[in-house]
Amino acid sequence: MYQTILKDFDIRMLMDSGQVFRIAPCGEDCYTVTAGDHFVCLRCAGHQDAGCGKDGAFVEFSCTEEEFLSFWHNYFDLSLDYGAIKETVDPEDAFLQAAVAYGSGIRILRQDLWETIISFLISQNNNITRIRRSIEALCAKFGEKLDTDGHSLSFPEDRPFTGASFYSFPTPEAIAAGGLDGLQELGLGYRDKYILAMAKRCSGAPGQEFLASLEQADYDGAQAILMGEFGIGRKVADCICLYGLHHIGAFPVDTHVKQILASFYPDGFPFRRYEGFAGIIQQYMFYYKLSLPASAAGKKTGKPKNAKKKAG
DNA sequence: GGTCAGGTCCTAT
DNA sequence: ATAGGACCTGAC
Repeated sequence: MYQTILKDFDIRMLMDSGQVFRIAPCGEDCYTVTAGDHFVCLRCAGHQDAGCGKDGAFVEFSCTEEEFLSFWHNYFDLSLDYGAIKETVDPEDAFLQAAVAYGSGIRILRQDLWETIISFLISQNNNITRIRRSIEALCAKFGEKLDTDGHSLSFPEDRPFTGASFYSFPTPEAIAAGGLDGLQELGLGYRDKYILAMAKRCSGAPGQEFLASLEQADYDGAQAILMGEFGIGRKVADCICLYGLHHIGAFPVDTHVKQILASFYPDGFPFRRYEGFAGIIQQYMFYYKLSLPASAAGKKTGKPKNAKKKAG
């Protein structure tokens, strides 16, 4: 058990921010986080009010201090001052001011590259509920079951893990070995072939070399490499750059962000002002947008996306 | 029952 | 280079 006070940190907001799919509630103010083959349970006292203010939030981690310092501190990007980022927001920009206030506990997590690649391959043309389901199913099928006993002991009165199992994110080799058949019934749909190709790409020593080359590239270089891979376009490449490589200048434009830009920035978004960290700004925008009624954010209605015909 | 979801690929201009 | 349609699937 490790206890600390964290500023600009709200685990529930992180869970719902769309950048990560393996955080889950497990009781009152209690959340599990599974990343790679790491597992921890967090409890945040009174995060609704005090959670992200200047005084910070009281947070309990179910792991040791060593595990916190060697892994989770980096994972949650706790060295970066997000308060300073928020202060760069244009005071005249009502939308962004509201977004930053609403998502005050958001950060850009430093997720594992391989896990991020697969997660955002799955995310394309998909919804967050199903993305979570598919990733959990993938981990349960090809990952290793994690031992969480030591962690549940930290929360004896909550018994948070009764009946729940947690699995490591599978290796490229494990997924590749299963073939296309192994990816059936995970709810992946047509993305299965992208996953398999990427699992093969990242397997073995050449795979490690490929991942290392991405780690070493700058944002433009990494984006270019990623966009050359099967199933990865600009948007997914930007998500991988932002969440898996921590290039915080990457600015993924998805259907939600597109609607925001069209509705609230018809004359263009001030990218210059947020040069080098626009990805963080994007995350506040995205999370806030999810909370708005569909009509408020310029969602198109009534127009079919495609006129599909059925044969036969 | 159609639309939509943190898009990309493929084909036709 | 750019535009338009097809595409797995399930929650709403």
